[in-house]
Amino acid sequence: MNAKTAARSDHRSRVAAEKRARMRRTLVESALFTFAEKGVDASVIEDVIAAAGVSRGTFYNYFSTNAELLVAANVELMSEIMTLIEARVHEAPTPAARLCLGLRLYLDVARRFPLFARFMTRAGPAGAGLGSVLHDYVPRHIAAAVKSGEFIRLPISVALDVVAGTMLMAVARIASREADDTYLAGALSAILRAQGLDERRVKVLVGAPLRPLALGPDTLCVRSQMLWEARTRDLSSATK
Amino acid sequence: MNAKTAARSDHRSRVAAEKRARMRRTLVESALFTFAEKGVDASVIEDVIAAAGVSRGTFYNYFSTNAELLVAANVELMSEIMTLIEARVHEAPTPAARLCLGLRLYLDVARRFPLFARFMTRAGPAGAGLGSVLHDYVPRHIAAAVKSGEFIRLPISVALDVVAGTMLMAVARIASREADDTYLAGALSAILRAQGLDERRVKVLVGAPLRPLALGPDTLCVRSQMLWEARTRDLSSATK
Amino acid sequence: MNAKTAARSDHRSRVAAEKRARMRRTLVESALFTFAEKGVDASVIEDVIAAAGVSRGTFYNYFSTNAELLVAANVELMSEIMTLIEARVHEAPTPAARLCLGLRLYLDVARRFPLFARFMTRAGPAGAGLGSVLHDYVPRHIAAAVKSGEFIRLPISVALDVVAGTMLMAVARIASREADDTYLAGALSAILRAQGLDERRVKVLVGAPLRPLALGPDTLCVRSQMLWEARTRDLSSATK
Amino acid sequence: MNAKTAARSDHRSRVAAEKRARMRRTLVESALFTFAEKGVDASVIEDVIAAAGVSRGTFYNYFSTNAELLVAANVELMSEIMTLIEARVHEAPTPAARLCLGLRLYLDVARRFPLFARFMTRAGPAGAGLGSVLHDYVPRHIAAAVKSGEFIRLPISVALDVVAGTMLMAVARIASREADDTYLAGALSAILRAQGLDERRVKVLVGAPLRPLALGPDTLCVRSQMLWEARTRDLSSATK
DNA sequence: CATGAATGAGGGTTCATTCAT
DNA sequence: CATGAATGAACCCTCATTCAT
Repeated sequence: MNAKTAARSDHRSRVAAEKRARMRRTLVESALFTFAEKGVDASVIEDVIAAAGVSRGTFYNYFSTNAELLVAANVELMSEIMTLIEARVHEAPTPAARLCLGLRLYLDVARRFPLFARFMTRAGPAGAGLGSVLHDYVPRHIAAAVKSGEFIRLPISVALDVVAGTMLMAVARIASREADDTYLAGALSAILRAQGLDERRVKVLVGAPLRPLALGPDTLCVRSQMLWEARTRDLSSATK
Repeated sequence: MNAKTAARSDHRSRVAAEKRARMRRTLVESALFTFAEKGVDASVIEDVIAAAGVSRGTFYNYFSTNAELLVAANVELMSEIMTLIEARVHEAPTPAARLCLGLRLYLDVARRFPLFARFMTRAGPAGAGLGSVLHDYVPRHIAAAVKSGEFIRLPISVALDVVAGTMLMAVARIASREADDTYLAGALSAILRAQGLDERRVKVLVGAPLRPLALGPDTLCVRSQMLWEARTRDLSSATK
Repeated sequence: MNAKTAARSDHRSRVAAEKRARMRRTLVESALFTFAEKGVDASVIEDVIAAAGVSRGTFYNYFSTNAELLVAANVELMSEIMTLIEARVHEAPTPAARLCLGLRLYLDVARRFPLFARFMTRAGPAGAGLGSVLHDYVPRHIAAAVKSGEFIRLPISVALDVVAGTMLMAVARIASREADDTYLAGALSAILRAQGLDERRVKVLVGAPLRPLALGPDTLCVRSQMLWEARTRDLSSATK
Repeated sequence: MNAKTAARSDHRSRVAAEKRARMRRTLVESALFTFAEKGVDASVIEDVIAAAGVSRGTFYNYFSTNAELLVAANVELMSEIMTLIEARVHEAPTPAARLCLGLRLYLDVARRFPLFARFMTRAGPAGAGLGSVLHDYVPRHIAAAVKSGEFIRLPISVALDVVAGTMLMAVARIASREADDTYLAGALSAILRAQGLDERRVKVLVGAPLRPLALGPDTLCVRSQMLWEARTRDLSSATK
């Protein structure tokens, strides 16, 4: 095997790997869309492959079960969002402010991307979605806020459950279009107050202006939302 | 002759109606058990009829769909529990104390009846279970507590979602045996604090001794729990 | 047992027998109605007992199967009609005229009682309906007409099948409201012409005025038709 | 590469389409067989898939209901037969002769292929089978015969119903093995006579020698008949 | 790798018939 | 005899997964 052959082979496999990655992406996007539409327990493969425009066989080259797809969708969506959020929370000056900023950014994404909100609602508390956030980022910020004296010391499970439970309900409200600014500010205040944060600080943190999270056009969030809007447009024009 | 005939007919239909009611009860008990085991989205009919020891056709004489059965189970279970709780909350002197007592009794039932906790966890926030409580009893007590000055005024949806979300997580913890007394006291405290209740009052309300709810041997809660224990016993002795 | 007891017992059993007969009648009427609506292969018992207002168990005291009910409906309906028709055909002067009169009366009944037409259409050629007529009355008249020289001699099966086949189609046309006077006259002419009846005689027989068959208010035909009309009225007023 | 890829893809889809067509064919053959055996209102899917040797799921990849299958069987069988018959009728010199030849060929096929006769009998007048023939070919020939003066003018519905009704009965006789040559000649004569055809012409047309319709070994008629004979052989050898 | 036909287990539903009351 | 709840066999249909091409 000479140098040229090796190079060609390298090139080939690189191209192939990229193709694989693109296909995987496409499938995950379609899955987000479909899970959001029909719920995580619904029969989903038919719709996913239709939305992605590939064959059954192809699907199984990427995911061997339904459940695997759900996990992948959850993990990829959340890691994308959480990476962006974590990159922003350092803008805030104190641990409590950082927690609050993270939660606000999260809810703001849910508001801007209804598909995201629906997916999260459908996935439920068990969905790795909130799960990973809760068991990774949130506890760190809470612990820091306790240490800094902003929060009172609660059992960590209690502190977490108040955040998780309330956020879950809030996302559900957003998904069903019942959440306005007053509701969201109120929910965040309640979460912070429950942790013992001083009432004046609560007001300051929740009232601060919020610069929205920048989500590029290639993020899962944006792309699956576009899929949804395209579908919705098609349906409404079809019935016209 | 007419009187006699009428009497016989009356007797017959009364007996028949009682039989129907008993069968319905049996099916609902088996359903609670099965939903708790397999989740509310699972296919459940097969298991329900096996647990109830009746035929496929009988099931369809009482419920025509999975969903109908779930609703029935939810409604009957909750109305039973809530009636008993409401009868007790008047023991407490103030609106906030009444809300707190209700929540404590509810969590106490979840602790004593793991099947109940699992069912509620599986049913999720959408389940009429928490739903009915939340949209009926809880708002009334919250509104009263606001009026009495114990709670600060929050949008009612916020106040509700903090209670619902945190309770949901708490019941889930109970179902997975992770909730001890400290956790439960903490969760209740957080809920009350989030509503702006004075910290000293929080401590008093949460720390008061609790007389458990009396559940008769014919309640759904007790009967379905017994079904579960019987099943568990059978399985463990079968594998021995 | 004394005379009085015997008399009472007689009376009792006579009353009971009458009650049985009335109930049987009711069931057969409901069956005609239901078979006409849903076809003879449809599931029928549920509807029959609903239409008759009796219980499942009662039904089985009178008929042990679905098929038995169909046979009974067929037989009783046809014997009722055919008895009346036979009583009338003697008004006609020749065998061919008698056959023609019988067929005309039959089609006239179908026209006046759409339920009858539908039932016959649904029952099909196999239904004992046309069957019994065809294998009993019709051949006798045809044979006589051959003997009298009005008809040419055809194999009896051929002669019968032309009558049966054409009548079947005619009743189907009536049931679907496509049969007017011209059609009916044409169909009868064709039947007679096929048997070799002289063209002038065909015209005379088919063109003669027809006195309709008198059907009393207690005949199956009339009573089941009334059931149908009541039902239709209910439905249309319900949707109003 | 593109040309090669395209070619491969073409080849693939052509092969797949052929496979689909073959499977559809197999299912229709089995359906003819099964409908003939059990009647068109029977539950048929179980038997069809057994006869075709495929799985339940496969059936639903091709037909979604019982009724759809029946229609397909009817349509494909009749279009096959009628195409062949129409190609032959031009051998006859006059419209009446062409009609007569078509009917004779049809009945001859029924005689040679008992399965065909049974299927047609079971399908009944509503079956698209006779239906399509009657509403397409037959009226054309009748109209032509009226124009040529061979037939008298009857309402078209009458002319059709005599043909359809009598043919229906004739096929039923064939199916039950009661039809000999005399019967068939008589039935055809009666049909023609009913249309007013001159008696001598009737004799000539019905008495002419008949060259049977050539049905290739891949026609539905032949293949489903073979299925039937194979099954019958198996049964008789099984009980021996 | 992509394809899509075939699979068949898994679940749903109906309804004629029985039988204790 | 009337009643109507219970039965269970017989159907119907879906869809995740496999596999030959």
